[in-house]
Amino acid sequence: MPNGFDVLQERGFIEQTSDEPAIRKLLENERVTFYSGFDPTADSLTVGHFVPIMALAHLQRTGHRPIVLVGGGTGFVGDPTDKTELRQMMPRERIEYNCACFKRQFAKFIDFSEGKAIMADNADWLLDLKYIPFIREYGVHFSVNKMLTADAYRARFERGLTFFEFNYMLMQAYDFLELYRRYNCKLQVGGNDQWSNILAGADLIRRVENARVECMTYTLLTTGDGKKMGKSQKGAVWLDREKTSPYEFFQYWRNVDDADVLRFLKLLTFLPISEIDEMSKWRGGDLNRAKEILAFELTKIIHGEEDAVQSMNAARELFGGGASGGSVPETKIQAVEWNGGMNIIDVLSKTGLIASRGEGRRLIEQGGVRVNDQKVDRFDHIVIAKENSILIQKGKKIFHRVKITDFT
RNA sequence: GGGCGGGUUCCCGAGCGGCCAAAGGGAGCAGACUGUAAAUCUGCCGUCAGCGACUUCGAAGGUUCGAAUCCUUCCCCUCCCA
Repeated sequence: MPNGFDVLQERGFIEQTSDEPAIRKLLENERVTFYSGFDPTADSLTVGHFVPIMALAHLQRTGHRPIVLVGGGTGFVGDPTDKTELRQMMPRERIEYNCACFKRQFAKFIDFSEGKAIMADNADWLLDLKYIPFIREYGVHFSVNKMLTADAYRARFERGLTFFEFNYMLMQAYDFLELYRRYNCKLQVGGNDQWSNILAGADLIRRVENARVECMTYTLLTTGDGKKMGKSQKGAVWLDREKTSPYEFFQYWRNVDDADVLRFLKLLTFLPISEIDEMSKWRGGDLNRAKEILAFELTKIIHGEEDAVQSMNAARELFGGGASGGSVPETKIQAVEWNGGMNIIDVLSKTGLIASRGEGRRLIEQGGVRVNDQKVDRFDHIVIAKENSILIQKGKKIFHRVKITDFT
């Protein structure tokens, strides 16, 4: 079995380590329990979580035991790293619900059977901490001077940082200690932006338990021009099929930059490095093949082979010059409501392709709407259905099917 | 607690009594070019039944023919002093 460290390094995961030789040796000599934390900021994981999850999966596959820690407790505070403002606070029920959603999704990547992995929730220990005993016992080990120099907080000094958020580092450090005690967890991995938080944990363990543990960060998933992928805002691509359909998910990856394909293949799929290296010779339009492979592999991991095949076929048909296409996002409309024909703008807004009717008008004005491959050029165009299925196209790449139920 | 400066449309950021739905940039969307890429160019970018109407400039009141712009109170933030 290859060394987990080498696998990660070869695939371009690793950014910083506490001690490279020590980690390699550790992973060589024993079955290591390690962890990575995830704060429940939404009710689904996004592609932004992909790299961390793959890192866990690779290490598990090389014989180690991951702890997936969901932040049911830290979610109450919120990591100030990279945030310019105080994160919106979530009510308790919301946090618990999000945690539950996360847990379900992790099972797609990590094998939790027979104790091969552990699911933990820091709510179990953080929520019941007593303030005075906590700061007395652990607070003494944190130097404010040192914390102030941490990268994680730097951005916040411009706009202000509350004591509330300043505590985040203590929480995360305490998590590591708790996991060390409970499961003999000896390694924490996380995004590179977590470096100082992770180190704080290792530091705490050294002071309190007089033990040495290791830290490692992986690269953050960014696009060629350095932007964060997937996470937050409107560009969010979710792993939940209700929020982002398999087809849309496939398309997202099918459309990545040339410059990113190979890197993504290494970081996000299990394809052997040798195969990926082979693709690095591909140039120009050939890279489209690599993008298709990337999209297919990822869709397969998240949604299963069947959906991956369907999405790929649908994409090929649609972009191959028409045809009816397979599994594109679909909206059902009752025949009664349809009533023999429906205004194009109404149809568009039904499908959610437009956010407002004004947007629909603009879209039509600029020639961006097609119905069954016929360009629509009037706002008052009435869509007539010859059969119970209509293919709507917005722009060049977005397809949507309207199904009329009880069509006669 | 005291003082200064602020809170503007998705984000950054102009505007400081009418010409403001509000400059500019970014993001986003559409078109051209392409390889379902990038770069570039063009258009759009508050909502609605489209030359018109309606809702927006931290919140609530007020002055005015007319307020994002002035006044009052309140909430929040930066910075300086304590």
